[in-house]
Amino acid sequence: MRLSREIKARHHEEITAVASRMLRERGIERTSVVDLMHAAGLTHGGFYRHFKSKDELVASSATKAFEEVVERFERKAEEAGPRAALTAYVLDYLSDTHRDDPTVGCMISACGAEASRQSDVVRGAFTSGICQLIELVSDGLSCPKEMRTERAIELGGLMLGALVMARASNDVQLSEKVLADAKRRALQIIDQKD
Amino acid sequence: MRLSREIKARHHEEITAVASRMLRERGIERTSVVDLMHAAGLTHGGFYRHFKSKDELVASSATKAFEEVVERFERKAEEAGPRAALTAYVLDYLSDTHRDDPTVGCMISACGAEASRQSDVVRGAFTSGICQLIELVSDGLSCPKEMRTERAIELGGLMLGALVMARASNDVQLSEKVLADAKRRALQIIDQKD
DNA sequence: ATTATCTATAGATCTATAGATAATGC
DNA sequence: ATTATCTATAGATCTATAGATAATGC
Repeated sequence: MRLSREIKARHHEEITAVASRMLRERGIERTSVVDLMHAAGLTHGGFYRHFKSKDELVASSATKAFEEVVERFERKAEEAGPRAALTAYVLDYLSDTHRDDPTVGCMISACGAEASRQSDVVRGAFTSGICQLIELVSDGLSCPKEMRTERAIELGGLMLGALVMARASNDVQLSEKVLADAKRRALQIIDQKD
Repeated sequence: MRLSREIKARHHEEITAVASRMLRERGIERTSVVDLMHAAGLTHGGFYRHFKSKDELVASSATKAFEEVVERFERKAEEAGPRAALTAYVLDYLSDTHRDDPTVGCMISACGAEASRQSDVVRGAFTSGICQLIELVSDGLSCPKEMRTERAIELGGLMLGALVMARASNDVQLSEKVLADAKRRALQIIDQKD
């Protein structure tokens, strides 16, 4: 049975939204079109009216995942200023909650290594996401303008690496220590003047 | 046809060695037992005389991958001292070579996010590898002993995060900038006295 | 007439096992 | 007799497509 354009568009949004969460939870390889469509309340055959391939879906929903994170960050920056927004982002990023539930969190920490092995469309989505985040992070720093990009890469790298380590480890003590140390240092970097 | 114990042991080593490279190159999900055994010059049915399951293989070869990296680091430390060994490790870790060829490089950067979704046996192998590397890195630092673990986590996190970002991006300029900035900062951290 | 979805399935994987084969090692 | 390997295959995936169905939208 055919459905209206609005319903198709809603389904398209739904598929992308479910995928952007499922990819972060299970990774790219373990996310199957069948499971995804089932979670969206549709049958899997219909998928190919929305996307040419799984690869195209991964690119789209990676983009969406980045957009959501960026939007949340920007909204906070508007209401509380860039420094407060960055501080909140860092605290959330290195929290137990984010470590234990990646579904609405950072796409790079969840799928970055897998992305390196994907098509250029997918890698393009990641590249653009990384650039946007570096930009946003640098706006919240206290150091002189010309040092900010470099400092943002330092801060972003530290956050990403610490989260990947904390997630890979099944020793709670180690995991907590990694997050705590990274958090302390990250907050220092935000306020560093030179 | 049955082969001698020595040959079996050699095959076991061979399978683990090939797997430790293949896992870093393709990731855990994309490494299949069939491909792996073929690359080792054996048929896939024989695999299960060596390992109970693919999961057990992943744990073993992750351990082996960490051991090799640790051994290389320790050998360098013995001949040139811990600070020189750490410096060499950082330069190699953040090089184009390591970014473009993960096969003999850092297991965490190649499979860390996937490892979070694996069994406890696999995560245990990663946990132990992470601890060993933190230990080694801290031995090469210039700061007071009681700060070294925290500083090693900072340095390790920065290196790991930068490499994951550099690999995920398909924009050469961005990738190079991330590696260069991380390298500059990492070398500063090594020499930082307080 | 067009098309969004569904059912069914093709064709290609994947992990793991069963049974045959043939050389080792007691 | 035991066992390391091989061949063959079971059973469960996976992506993608074909054809049927039924509602939309010209």
